[in-house]
Amino acid sequence: MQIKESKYSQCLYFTSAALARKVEKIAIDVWKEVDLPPSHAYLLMVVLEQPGIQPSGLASELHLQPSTITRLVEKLELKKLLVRTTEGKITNIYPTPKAKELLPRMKQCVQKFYKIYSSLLGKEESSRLVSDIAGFADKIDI
Amino acid sequence: MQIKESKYSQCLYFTSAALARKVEKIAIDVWKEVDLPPSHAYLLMVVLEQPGIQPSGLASELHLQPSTITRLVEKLELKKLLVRTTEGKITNIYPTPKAKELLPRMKQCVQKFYKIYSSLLGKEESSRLVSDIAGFADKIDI
DNA sequence: ACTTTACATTTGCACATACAAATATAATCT
DNA sequence: AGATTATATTTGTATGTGCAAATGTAAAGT
Repeated sequence: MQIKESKYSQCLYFTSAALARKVEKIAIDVWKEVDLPPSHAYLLMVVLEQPGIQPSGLASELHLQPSTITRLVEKLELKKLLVRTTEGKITNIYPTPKAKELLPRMKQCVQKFYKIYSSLLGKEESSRLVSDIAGFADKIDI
Repeated sequence: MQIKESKYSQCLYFTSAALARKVEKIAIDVWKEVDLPPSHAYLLMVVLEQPGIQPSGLASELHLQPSTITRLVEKLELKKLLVRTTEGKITNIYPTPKAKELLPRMKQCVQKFYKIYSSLLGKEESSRLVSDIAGFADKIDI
């Protein structure tokens, strides 16, 4: 899918959305290996690194709304990849053994994904772009 | 919403998705002025510039799937902002007078949106980033 | 202690988008 | 001409996400 020249294709609204969609497609493909959509996989990896993390923590880590976290966690709970424990108003999220077993394969996916996109732009160039994008997103401080 | 440091927040999957979500929020806000979501507004502007354009043309211009175009066009038709005429397998899309009246206000939205994001990074810096992003998206040639 | 306020999470609802299948038409091949 | 293939569009279905409201709980003020 080639980007045509047009006034609007040089607008940040399009470029950022188009990039996100294309990147997501690549990611979906890579994470088919572990039968998870990328958003689930990343959430799961964060929980594996920080067992007991709360939904609010995941929301800020993953830049998603708390309600979205609830939905993702529900699905991962159905797949027996994590469990929630609630005490009072606090909910903690823990990985299951099944999730721990999956970790090495997930890390391979992370590597594979990185290789794919860095081969498109070169390592320095792409990591510079990624941090520029992150920096820009950071400045849009909502 | 500040981006926390974490291994994964420096991954292209997140940075591109997070940027797109934040940019979209700004855009939604700006286009409230004309009571349209940004995707509808941009589609409408493309139709105003290229009356008679076909869904497939819109799909490649806007980097969206044809099915998505159908859904967007249906909604804009309901709002009496454009009309479809079908002959054989070809569908042409035209703006209505109501859409033409709206154009000046839409252009103001484009300007306002540009001002908002360019003020965050500076004009040169942000336009460089936008074209870097566009170039990267272009290299991801699906 | 009771009320109010603040916080954490979940639910209800809505929307944008994608993929795959269905439909409809045109073009090509024999 | 009739059958096959290619193209354009739409529909059915599913997913991810957000916002606003609802819920449940803790903290603070009186």
